[in-house]
Amino acid sequence: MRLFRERGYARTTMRAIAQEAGVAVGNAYYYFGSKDHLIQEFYADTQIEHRAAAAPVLTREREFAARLAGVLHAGIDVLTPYHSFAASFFKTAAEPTSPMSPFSAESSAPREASIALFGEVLEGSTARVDAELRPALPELLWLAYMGVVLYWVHDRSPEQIRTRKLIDGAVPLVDRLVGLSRLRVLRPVTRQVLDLIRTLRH
Amino acid sequence: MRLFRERGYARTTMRAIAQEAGVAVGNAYYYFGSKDHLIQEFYADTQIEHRAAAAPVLTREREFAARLAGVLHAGIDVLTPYHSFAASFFKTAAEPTSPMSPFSAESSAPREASIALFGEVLEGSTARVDAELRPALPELLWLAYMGVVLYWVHDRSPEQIRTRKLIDGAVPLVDRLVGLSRLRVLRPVTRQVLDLIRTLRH
DNA sequence: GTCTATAGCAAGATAGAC
DNA sequence: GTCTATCTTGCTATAGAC
Repeated sequence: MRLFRERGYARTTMRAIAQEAGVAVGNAYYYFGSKDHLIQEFYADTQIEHRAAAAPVLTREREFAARLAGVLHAGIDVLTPYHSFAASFFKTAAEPTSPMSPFSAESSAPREASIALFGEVLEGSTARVDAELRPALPELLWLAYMGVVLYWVHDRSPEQIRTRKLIDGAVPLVDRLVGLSRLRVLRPVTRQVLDLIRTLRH
Repeated sequence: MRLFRERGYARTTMRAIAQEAGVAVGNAYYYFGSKDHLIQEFYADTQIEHRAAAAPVLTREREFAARLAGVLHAGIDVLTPYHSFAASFFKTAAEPTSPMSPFSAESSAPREASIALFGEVLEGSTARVDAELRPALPELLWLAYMGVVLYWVHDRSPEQIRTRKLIDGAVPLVDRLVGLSRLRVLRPVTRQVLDLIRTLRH
């Protein structure tokens, strides 16, 4: 991880990693199927850090919007030191067949943990949510978080300030939408959306 | 392109491409800066095919929803023969710094053409759209199309039927949203969304 | 300016000995 | 489990033909 941060993904060779770890290249491949597989460590580490960084907000805030914004900002806080590294390895994670995809079976442990974190955002809040929407919401919030991360990876503004603005701009909209989901007039739309999501899931 | 389709991106070597084209490797690099640059041809080709495949729908239909669904389906129709190839090279396109990104300057010609196609979807339709939203809409529709393509690349259902369901499910929602944008009560939300988008643009 | 042939580097990955 | 040696392939460099 240190070499990746210092030199970027592509410019860190397996030879260098093996040498730094004091093992032979072949031995590195005995433990990690490919260079890409080293990235799983990154997911696991940052997920744990994310949970820790989100803890203060989750104990302090009760408002749904404040909790969601806090957790999203905490996620970006944790990722910030890895911004250039993330940009350089993102291609690997984006590949559909790659085990490094955040949607893959290999990534399910950190993914489930992350979805649970967004479950906490909802459960600990005073938000009143449509009963049908509620069970699907943690995963939807996680998906929105993936969208934020996608934007962040591409964000070349200084200190990724645009990503911060995205969070601050989008959270009130999400909050409003979630609140509206309880209106009887919007019930059909809510159901339509949920049906669509169910169809699209794997 | 044939070799890519047959063997996938990674397993098609520059040596094989050069041989098949009857030129030396060095000559292939004379015309294409890197293996990745060959993908630009793919963008350019499929964009032109997309425009052609969309033509019947655009002359026949006047309803916004029908036009949008038709153009989205036409896009997937054109891409379908390349599904496994697209999955194998997608990592390259997804990299933020890559000239192969659909958002990059190098891809601006096919991108602009594609956005113009979604402009046609709107202009030729009977849809009545909020005046502030209207100029931003073609690019937003293109962005939605990129979302559909993103889903399609990951779609492993037989014949990517889920992507078809995504289009059929999402289009009525988009249609309804666009229609609602004219309601006075929703004006602030519309403006909020447009402000956010303006902030996030590069 | 366009092209060939060939040699060679760098780095991810693998084979097979121990 | 661990090593060394080797393979593969994207890419570069060079020398030269026309």
